[in-house]
Amino acid sequence: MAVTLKDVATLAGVSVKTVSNVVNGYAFVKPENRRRVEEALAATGYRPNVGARNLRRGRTGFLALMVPELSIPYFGELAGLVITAAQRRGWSVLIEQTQGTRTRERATVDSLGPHLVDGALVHPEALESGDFPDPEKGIPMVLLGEHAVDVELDRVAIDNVRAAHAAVSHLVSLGRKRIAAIGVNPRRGTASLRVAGYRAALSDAGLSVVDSLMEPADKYHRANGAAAMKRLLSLPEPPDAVFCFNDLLAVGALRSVAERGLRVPQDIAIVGFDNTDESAFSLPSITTIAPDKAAIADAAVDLVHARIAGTEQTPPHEVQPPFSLEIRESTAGVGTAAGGTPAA
Amino acid sequence: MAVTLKDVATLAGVSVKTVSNVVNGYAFVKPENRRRVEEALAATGYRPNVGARNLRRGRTGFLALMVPELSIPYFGELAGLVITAAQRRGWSVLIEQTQGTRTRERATVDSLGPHLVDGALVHPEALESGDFPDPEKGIPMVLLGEHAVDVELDRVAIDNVRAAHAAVSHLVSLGRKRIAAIGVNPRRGTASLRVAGYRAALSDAGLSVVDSLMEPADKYHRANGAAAMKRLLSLPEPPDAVFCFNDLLAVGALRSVAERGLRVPQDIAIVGFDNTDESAFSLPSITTIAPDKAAIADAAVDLVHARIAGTEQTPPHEVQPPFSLEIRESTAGVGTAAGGTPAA
DNA sequence: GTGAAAGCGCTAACAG
DNA sequence: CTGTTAGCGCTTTCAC
Repeated sequence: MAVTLKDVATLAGVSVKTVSNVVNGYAFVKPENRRRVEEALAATGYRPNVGARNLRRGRTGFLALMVPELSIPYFGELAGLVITAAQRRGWSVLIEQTQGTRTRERATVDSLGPHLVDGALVHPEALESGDFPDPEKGIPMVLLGEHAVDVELDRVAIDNVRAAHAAVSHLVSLGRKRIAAIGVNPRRGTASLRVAGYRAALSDAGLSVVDSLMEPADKYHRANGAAAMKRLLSLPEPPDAVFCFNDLLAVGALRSVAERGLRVPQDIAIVGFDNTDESAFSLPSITTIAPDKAAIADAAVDLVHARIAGTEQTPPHEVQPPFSLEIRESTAGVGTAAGGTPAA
Repeated sequence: MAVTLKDVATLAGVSVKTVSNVVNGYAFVKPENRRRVEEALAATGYRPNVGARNLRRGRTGFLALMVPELSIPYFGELAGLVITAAQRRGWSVLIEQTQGTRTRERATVDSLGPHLVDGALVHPEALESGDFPDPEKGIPMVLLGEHAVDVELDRVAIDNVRAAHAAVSHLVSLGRKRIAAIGVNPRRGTASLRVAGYRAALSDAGLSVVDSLMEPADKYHRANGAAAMKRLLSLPEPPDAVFCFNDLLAVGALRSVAERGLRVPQDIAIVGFDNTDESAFSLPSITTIAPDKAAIADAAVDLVHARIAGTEQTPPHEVQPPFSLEIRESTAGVGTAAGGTPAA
């Protein structure tokens, strides 16, 4: 069926080795032979069998990327960037979805044998420290996103505490006093870091942390943001600002505020997280924490590459790409809230 | 390093064959041997080498999915569903991005050797008929999305002409007379089908097709929708309704209408296409054509599967999954436009 | 039922 | 510089 090295060799009247040398760009091949091989290559339309080559070389040519769901804009965008970054290193990317459940994350993480992929980029949501396979064995793995898990792995994530602090401080600078948070999910790694930043910013501003203003969200989807915001709005003393732990929650919150007949940012200011494309075009557009996603993707790919190449033998490394606060309509152009929000 | 079949065999004191039989669930193995093998399997933590297995079996276990960009919500959502569908068939999915350029699409399409993947799902944007490798040779390939290309391949796509017709007819039923279209890109396969549906619906309604109301869009991104809408709004006789060829364009259009101080749907009604999650939460939410994406993903995977298994030897097949018109705020609750739009 | 041996397509020694 | 020879880890005849 398919053309093999041997076929080409026979046709060119040389040995398999010589053909292999030509295919792999080995320099020292007699010009005459090279010409004949190249002719035979063209004539047969030979394509190397990647599987066989990798079996021999002991590598696979694949990189795995584990994410909760590709339909979540942040992960769609990130995956796109990872694929691009991996391509530069000659890798194809295999995507695994876990829906953010611990069971599936664990299953994925230890199905990632060295035969399937050369390395993995994993963005866990619910994984706990003990769930990881022994880093000594198994393939190089880098963790994406900051997490509370304590495991000896390379990581790439922006400084979530500082980012959350920046977001909330921005709200404070607008004169807001009752600043809520949506996405306060205790069982979620990243969430605890953002909560820490939120608390710190409030206390730096002399504001007290009010439990009823901290809304959990089972999933970080639009609908959950809308539901959480509805609950906040029915509080005896509703918030005058909300920090949502991702843009999707913010989009949902926006809708609930509008349905209640209130205005953003005049009545309620909103800040999101992730700077997904969507947040720049919503009405109003959403102020958000903008992690440098391309830098995240590049750093992650570079890290696995270093581990695989053995360049990096040092203990696990943590890379913190930069982020910025993207100020948009959902917090812009207004100072203190219009309504009489009583000071805490 | 890694445990091989042979290691397990040695430990269990049986031959490689027996271990292989157990691993592959072959029924007739002496219970005693089965037990010992299973013990050895557990003790060593054996994991089959997928590469070697596939080399032997002549398959790879991978399916390729070619899309323009994962950061476009429609493709992110679709890719997620494809991965899920493929998983049920035991395939891992490899994603290739082309940015929708013909060069990269062509390069991708003919780099997809039989050694790399068992089959491919391709969603071209700019590919032309001659760009495809000979379907006889090469791997099974199914085309995603409707296209003007004439090539002997299985396809999966909703009926774009009928869908566009439904969208525009809905606008007509609202009493709109000057119905614009955004995304009218001559060099784009799907676009021409949607234009056909648009024209047909207008003519069915006795409305004339006005060239200046047909806006192209270089890319189907939010920014392009916004720009196109701006141009439409500066027309001497602006439209009272717009059919956008995807939701992203519609989101952009929404913003330009709002910035102009006009209301949706009262002044301008908007219909999108794709039913991305975003369209259900925008303000206002967007009426859109909702293709059954899960059905698309399933059908596509089933089709390659049938080709690979050889079940399907018949000539190329076209599957048209269902779609529906999802009526939302951007066209709801109003009849004829408020303003005095002159009849055409 | 199970073992031995061949070989999938390729690359890495090692001679020549 | 190039040919020959082993095997990467697995499945698969084919005997026993």
